[in-house]
Amino acid sequence: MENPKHLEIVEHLKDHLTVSSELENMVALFKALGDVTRVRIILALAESTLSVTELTEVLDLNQSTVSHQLSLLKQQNLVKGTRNGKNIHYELSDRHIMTIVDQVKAHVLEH
Amino acid sequence: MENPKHLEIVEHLKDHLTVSSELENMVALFKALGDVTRVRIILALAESTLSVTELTEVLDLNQSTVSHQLSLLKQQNLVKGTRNGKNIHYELSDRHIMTIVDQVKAHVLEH
DNA sequence: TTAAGATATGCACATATGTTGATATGTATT
DNA sequence: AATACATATCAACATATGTGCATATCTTAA
Repeated sequence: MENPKHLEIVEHLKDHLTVSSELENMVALFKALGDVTRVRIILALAESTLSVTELTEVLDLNQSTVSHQLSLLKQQNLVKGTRNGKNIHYELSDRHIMTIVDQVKAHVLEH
Repeated sequence: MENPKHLEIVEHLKDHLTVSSELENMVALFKALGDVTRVRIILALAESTLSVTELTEVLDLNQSTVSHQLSLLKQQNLVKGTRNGKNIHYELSDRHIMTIVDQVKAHVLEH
């Protein structure tokens, strides 16, 4: 493992692994999905558009908690809400998210 | 949105969204990837097997920090290390991980 | 067996994070 | 305008997390 080629790669990595904003955005996305409450919200919205109150009931959570986590998910462009009268209907802002979630689920099931 | 079908779905979700160990494992995986240092380690190991010391140099981190995060990544079955004399060569325990990382990268670049 | 290099671990600290109660804001109904 | 319902926000707290120092453990070389 101490051959020239390896040293070359190691040298190369020093430049390649700087903390870019792209990296930070990726980490922010992972972090957003790294919480049970938020993933449960995602999974719920994957099946149906839901209001905050409905999410509160379905997930058996505090209304304040749901609002807080929704705002965090909104910041990461994972969900979006549209107002309908008194209610706000939340939905996944991007179906692509579920690809990632499903991939992780598949990975977990293999272990 | 107040039709019977919607109510039916909402009813169904209550059972469907319990906090299973499968869910917790998924969240644990996301959480493991929700840190800049750990993702940098993953990205480095994606390109080459590396010892702890090499990771320390390449990523410009404290040796203790690298060891701590490696042990966390090991717990999640993301990396594995094999001893070679004084060194321990770390590598990704599963190429499949990169599929997830790449997917997230792609998603981030679309925004 | 002693010394030196490589890695892991325990501890402490600062910071980040998730939750909740209280309250504010927005919206429709009367 | 007053009330009630839905959602968001603020402040505070408890807990979780990442890092680094000091030190322990393991391995090889002398």
